[in-house]
Amino acid sequence: MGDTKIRQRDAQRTRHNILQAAQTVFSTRPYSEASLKDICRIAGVNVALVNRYFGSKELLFEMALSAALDVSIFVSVPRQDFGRAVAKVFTQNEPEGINPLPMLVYASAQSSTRDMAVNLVNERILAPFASWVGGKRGQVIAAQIMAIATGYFTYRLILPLEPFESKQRKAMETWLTESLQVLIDNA
Amino acid sequence: MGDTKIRQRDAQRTRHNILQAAQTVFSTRPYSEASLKDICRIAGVNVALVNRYFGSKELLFEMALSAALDVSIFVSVPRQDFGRAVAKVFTQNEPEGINPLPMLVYASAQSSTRDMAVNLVNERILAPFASWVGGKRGQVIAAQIMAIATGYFTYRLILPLEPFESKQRKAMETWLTESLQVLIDNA
DNA sequence: TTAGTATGTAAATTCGGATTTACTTATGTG
DNA sequence: CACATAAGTAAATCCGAATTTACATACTAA
Repeated sequence: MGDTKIRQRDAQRTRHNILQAAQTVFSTRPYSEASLKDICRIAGVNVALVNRYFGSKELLFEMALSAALDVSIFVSVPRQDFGRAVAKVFTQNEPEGINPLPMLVYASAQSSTRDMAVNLVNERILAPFASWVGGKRGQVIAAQIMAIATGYFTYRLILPLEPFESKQRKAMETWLTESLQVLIDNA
Repeated sequence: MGDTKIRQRDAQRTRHNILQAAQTVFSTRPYSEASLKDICRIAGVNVALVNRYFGSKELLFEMALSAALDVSIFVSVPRQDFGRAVAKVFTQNEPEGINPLPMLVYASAQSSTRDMAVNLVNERILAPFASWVGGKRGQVIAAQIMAIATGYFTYRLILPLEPFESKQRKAMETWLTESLQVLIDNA
């Protein structure tokens, strides 16, 4: 029949699988507990290939974080919906799956990954955010938004505290939404 | 002369030295980079003694965090000074020295230390804080305060971003102070 | 003073993960 | 087809830290 032959070996696909698995794993456990073995089991790939394609665990982490960091979801929305838009992303119920915020926090567990993460956050989040907010105070406001979002997220997924999850959760979400929106409104 | 004999061997003192050094080291570098060798060099003590006196690195970390966590500085101040009081602690210029916030963040780098930290934070910070704030919304407000403070701190010391350090720093401090105070005022 | 225990030390052991190595198998090109 | 090389594999190696061990010395109480 017209079935096209499928490559059993495909560097592109393998590389892609590793990166994808890495994003998932690095999003869901601390760097030190995210083993290459885990990642490669999920990717269906031999461990040695990580070094062939990415050089090291550290560089793989950099790729994974870099590929996941994206501010465009937040700044492609009408300003009056900003708070809601961010809150929506930050409160959604998927502890599994690719998520740059945990990666960011986990990056702080090692100086090398931390330094790398700081650079990425500056270039990819803070700077574009600041210019979207605009004005002389743009960068300061962007920083405030990041602080609130990160703090919220820390106690929601990294160090889970009751109020961020239980019945009080609704109140927390409302607060998050409103306090972010206020920052934009007063920018 | 009347010089009293000084003990060369003193379990109490040794234990204390280890704990103190541990608090310093765990406050200034990620858990995985805070080696027992480092801690014991600072404490002037043999590495094996950590296990004799504390059982393991993990338990030593628990002791260190537990001993450093203390909410009383914040809740022993008149309510109208709350924002200023917290901001003062969180913006002081001593990256060195004992500091529970970094330990808390670094605790998230390992599931065991993370779980332990979550329990400690609940008992020693969130709960007393909530009852100090009082009322039905006490716990929610306490959680909001913690989120802001932690987020701020994260980008000030753990993943250092420009606005938290440079000329814009004053603006950030003012924002921190005011947004915390507002939470208390409206409680 | 001396025996027994508390304290301290140096070195051996363990351990688990990342990285390297030497090798095998597929792919597609002339 | 046969060869060169890209892609993949299994196992060996490395590595650094925590922990254990076996031993040495100080302290105290009888």
